[in-house]
Amino acid sequence: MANDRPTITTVAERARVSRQTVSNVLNAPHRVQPETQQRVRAAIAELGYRPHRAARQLRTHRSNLIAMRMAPFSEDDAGSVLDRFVHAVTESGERFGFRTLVFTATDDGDEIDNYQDLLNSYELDAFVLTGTHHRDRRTSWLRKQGVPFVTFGRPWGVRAKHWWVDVDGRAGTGIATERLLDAGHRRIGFVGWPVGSGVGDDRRAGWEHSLRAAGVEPAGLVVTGENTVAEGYRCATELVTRHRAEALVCVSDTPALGALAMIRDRVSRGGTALPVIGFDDSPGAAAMGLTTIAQPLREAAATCVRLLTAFLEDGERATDHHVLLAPHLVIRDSG
Amino acid sequence: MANDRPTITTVAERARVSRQTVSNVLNAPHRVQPETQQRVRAAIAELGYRPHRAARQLRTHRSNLIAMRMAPFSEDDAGSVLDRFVHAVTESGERFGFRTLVFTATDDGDEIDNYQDLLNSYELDAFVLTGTHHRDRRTSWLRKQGVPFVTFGRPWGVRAKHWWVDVDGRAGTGIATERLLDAGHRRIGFVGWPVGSGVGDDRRAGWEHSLRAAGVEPAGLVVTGENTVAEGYRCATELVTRHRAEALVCVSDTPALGALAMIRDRVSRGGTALPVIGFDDSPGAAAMGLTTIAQPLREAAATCVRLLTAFLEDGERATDHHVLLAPHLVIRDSG
DNA sequence: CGCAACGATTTGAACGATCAAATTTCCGAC
DNA sequence: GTCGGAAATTTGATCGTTCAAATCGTTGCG
Repeated sequence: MANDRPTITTVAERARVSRQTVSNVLNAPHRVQPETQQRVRAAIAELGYRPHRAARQLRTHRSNLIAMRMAPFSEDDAGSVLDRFVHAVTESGERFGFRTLVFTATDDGDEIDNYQDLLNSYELDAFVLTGTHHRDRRTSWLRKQGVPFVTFGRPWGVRAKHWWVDVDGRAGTGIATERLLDAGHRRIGFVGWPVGSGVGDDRRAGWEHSLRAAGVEPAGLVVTGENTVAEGYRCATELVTRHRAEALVCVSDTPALGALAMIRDRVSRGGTALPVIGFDDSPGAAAMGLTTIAQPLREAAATCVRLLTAFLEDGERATDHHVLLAPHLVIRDSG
Repeated sequence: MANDRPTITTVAERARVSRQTVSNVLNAPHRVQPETQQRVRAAIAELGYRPHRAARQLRTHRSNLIAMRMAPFSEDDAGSVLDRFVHAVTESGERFGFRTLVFTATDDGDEIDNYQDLLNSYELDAFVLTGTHHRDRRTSWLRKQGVPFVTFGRPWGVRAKHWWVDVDGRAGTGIATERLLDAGHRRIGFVGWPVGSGVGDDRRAGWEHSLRAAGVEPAGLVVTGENTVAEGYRCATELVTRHRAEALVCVSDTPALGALAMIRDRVSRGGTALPVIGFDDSPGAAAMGLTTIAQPLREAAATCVRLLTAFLEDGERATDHHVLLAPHLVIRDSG
């Protein structure tokens, strides 16, 4: 095959200008006269020239690459929220000329090792982090290195400070709870995670707040468990039989699916149906007809990319460092 | 921050050798005396030196990057098989020194445009393709360009010829069907996709073959529909009520979840339970207790990477061009 | 007319690595 | 002691791009 990829010099010769002028047309058009520009652009088009990123990178130290860790395999998580998020970031990044590199890591330490390698060897421009948690070593490490990054998820620690985008989980469970209140339910139970996870506590707070606002005492209406379907089944059973809950809001779709299964089993034994609302709009929720709270993932991803480009262009001082997005309810059969 | 990243020259000075010797230690150790090697390695370790990929790439035209398209957002697909596959490829690739770049595309043409750009601008080493189908333009394009690639999925067209790894869908539905036969069922229905998709036809063939081998005539025991939960519900209803099926094998988990829902509704109305077996071991299947056929994704991914490295090292003539892996049954409540 | 000031364009050097060729070192044989 | 040849190491050139400085060309103004 004809393997003579055109270089900037090829283009320059064809357009009868110098290398640098071609470079300027691409990187600083205002410096080049319109007519010359046109001639150069024509040559570029005719030859199908595309700049060689490695050569450019060698000079500029910009790779136009952003990196993300892929969510680990997880049997429990019906979610795949993070997979969809990776997709969305990739898509948004492409619009700004970024390509996305993914990697895997077993824990935060391993993830930091990856950052190290990616920075040194590939000169990554920026990182997008997911799954922030209390005392996140990753964010402090990146800050210390002065690396541009944005997290999808707030910093839950007190002192941590960095750029982030997040979805307002509290508002989400809030609207879910209000929907159930509007339908006339009072004793609305919450299937939660054990206290201590930022996301879980935040989501619970929304439910609690709405309930209180309606004059219902939330105490005794929470049961917590790990993020599995089986645990959801168990929590739901306990809430319904022991605490006489009339409706359920769940911290995530995974336990919600368990709760839904429990309700359906109950109905098939002649019991009454109770509404169940989940969180995350996972594929499983769609499949099972679970009403759920959906995160605006595309918007979140687009915002992450926007913040990153702002950071890369203007440095720290760019404004608008945190963005909190509102989730919305997806109504299906279950509630 | 101290931004004096060590270069090969820094290392060379420290070890009192020349640039080239350092390079040789890394790329052709046999050319360097053991003692010198040791000295160089010590210097590398002390300085924390890592080769600059862009500089290396500029010279060698190897990027150590492989690229994959991410599966599109799809409401229907409870699967995320492809997301898990991307993860697995990334993981395997890392063991061979590859990093993985992901991109999105709306259709095959768009995907080819991406290949073009990635090859020209980033000098990708290889591609991993998923979702092969009849008359796949992508594979012929890549072949014509002489680009190394492996597909996860066989070429379903007659003339297409390239390196691939796949999972034996036919064998999968075969063992599922046999399990149901062993349990004493005879009229085993198949919930399929419309004829014409390679994967769908292959999976159906496995069911059909096992049924025939047991002396059961498969005609009239297939109903097909699109890959949605609702369609699965419909197909299952039809198979059970109209064709008196006693058990169901499904072409994928998505319709299987619909079928399962139908069966459970039936049971709650006092009907008898029928076994249902799905395909793909999606998170939804685990959540719903669906017995299903699991693809060995990690193995498939590892094999893809192995084939690619073989191709990159030895070129076309390396052997072992196609690998067909056996799936296995994951037994849960539904069958 | 000469010169300053500016805009457009070109030239030389550099980024950090590897390739290819040249040079030095080492060793054994005569 | 010298020489040939292989092994080990070094040197110079190069990959394709951008940066920084130099050059060329116009225009305006005293």
